[in-house]
Amino acid sequence: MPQSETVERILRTATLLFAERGFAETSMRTITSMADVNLAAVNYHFGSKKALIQAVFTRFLDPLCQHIEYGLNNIDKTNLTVPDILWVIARAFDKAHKQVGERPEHFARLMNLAYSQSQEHLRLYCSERYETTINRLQGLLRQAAPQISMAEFYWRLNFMLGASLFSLSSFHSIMTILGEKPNDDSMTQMCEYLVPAMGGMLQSDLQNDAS
Amino acid sequence: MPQSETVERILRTATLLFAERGFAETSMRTITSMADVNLAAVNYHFGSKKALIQAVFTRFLDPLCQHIEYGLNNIDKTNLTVPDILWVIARAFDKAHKQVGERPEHFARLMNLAYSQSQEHLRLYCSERYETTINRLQGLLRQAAPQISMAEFYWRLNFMLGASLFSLSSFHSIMTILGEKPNDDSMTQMCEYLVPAMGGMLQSDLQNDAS
DNA sequence: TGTACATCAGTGAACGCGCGTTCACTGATGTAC
DNA sequence: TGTACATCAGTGAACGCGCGTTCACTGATGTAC
Repeated sequence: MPQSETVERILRTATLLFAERGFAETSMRTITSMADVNLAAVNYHFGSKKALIQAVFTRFLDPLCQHIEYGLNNIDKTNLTVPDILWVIARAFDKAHKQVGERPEHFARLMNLAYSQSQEHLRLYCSERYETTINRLQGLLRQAAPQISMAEFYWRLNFMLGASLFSLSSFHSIMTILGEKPNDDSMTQMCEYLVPAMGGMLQSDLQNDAS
Repeated sequence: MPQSETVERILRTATLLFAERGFAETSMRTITSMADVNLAAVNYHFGSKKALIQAVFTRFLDPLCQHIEYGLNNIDKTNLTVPDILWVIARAFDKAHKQVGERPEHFARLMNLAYSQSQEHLRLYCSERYETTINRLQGLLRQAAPQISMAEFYWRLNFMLGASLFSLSSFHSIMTILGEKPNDDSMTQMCEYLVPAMGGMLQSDLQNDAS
């Protein structure tokens, strides 16, 4: 997709810096000097800082959603459980970060920032662009957890989203505290904890699992 | 605690603006003009913007931790379950926001920002100042959920933290999507969903709760 | 009671700095005739 | 094949602006003798 090496270098550096510091805290001068390109190159290729932020998100959300759609198309639809669906997302996330060539926690941090930083233009842009995939996932999850009320379902969907974004984006420091050295498989390891815990949480009717 | 009305007005306005926009996105000029005080007053009373940020956090984390400690001191310690402990936190949160006189979602958003924005000084300051309460809570939760491995426990603690911060800080918009009008009891209502879901998630041994 | 001094909350204006963006320009490559 | 023009990636320097902070100053209140 990127026409020139300059564009590619800007996108890679911006992804890294935005993920580590946030949008407002990362200046054009920091990006361009670290990417070793001219300061004016960002505005030349992208038009503005806002447009660069959107390009950074498109660069990894496009592949992510394509892998999710592909995964959902090719999964066995009989007796689909919540963990089945969550594993589709986890595998798509893994494929996407490898395809784009970025560290997975950087993508996770970016998604977290999209929610927590005041970038209304970004949330609007993403919810429009990826509406169909989001709705498809939500519909399938609801089908897999039909026994709870709609309110309960929706609240738990948000609990799940919060838990996932938070732990994915700080999984590096959590692993360090746990005394494990993070490597290429660390994120898959974490998903082995995350997916069952979230699957159980979303589906549970809470009648028989106290202490 | 605040010596003058000026200090109080700065703290109230800063709490509101930081929670709604973030730290880097909120300028001293915005705070002081909205609080109707002189621009130099922040540096006169607090010393710097960093110190103001810390003061905003101290203002609500001090009461919160006091209420948590009080709650833990006065709870029946026999057969303490995870939801029991979470309710202590929820009630302390409720008392603290009423005592300080701020909207609860603003406190939640601030705590979320403390994790997601790059404010290393703030995380250090908070983890030192509130170390004892944090450790006490973690110890009690572990006692209430001894059947899972330490790794499993620690991961789920982070899932719980992420889920809580995320949904507490955006509960206003979630309620709106659910078609309910948020009022003074909304956060308690949300906790009625959050606490059992998180309690179940933390304690579950995941042997018997698939679909 | 009166006077001199100290303390303190607050102020108006300016400081230098880093920010995102713009603009005239360059030099290489492609296209038309 | 040669020449004129167009396109395009990139550049260096400057633009105006808003930022956090500083500083000399004011005016009210408290304290000492």
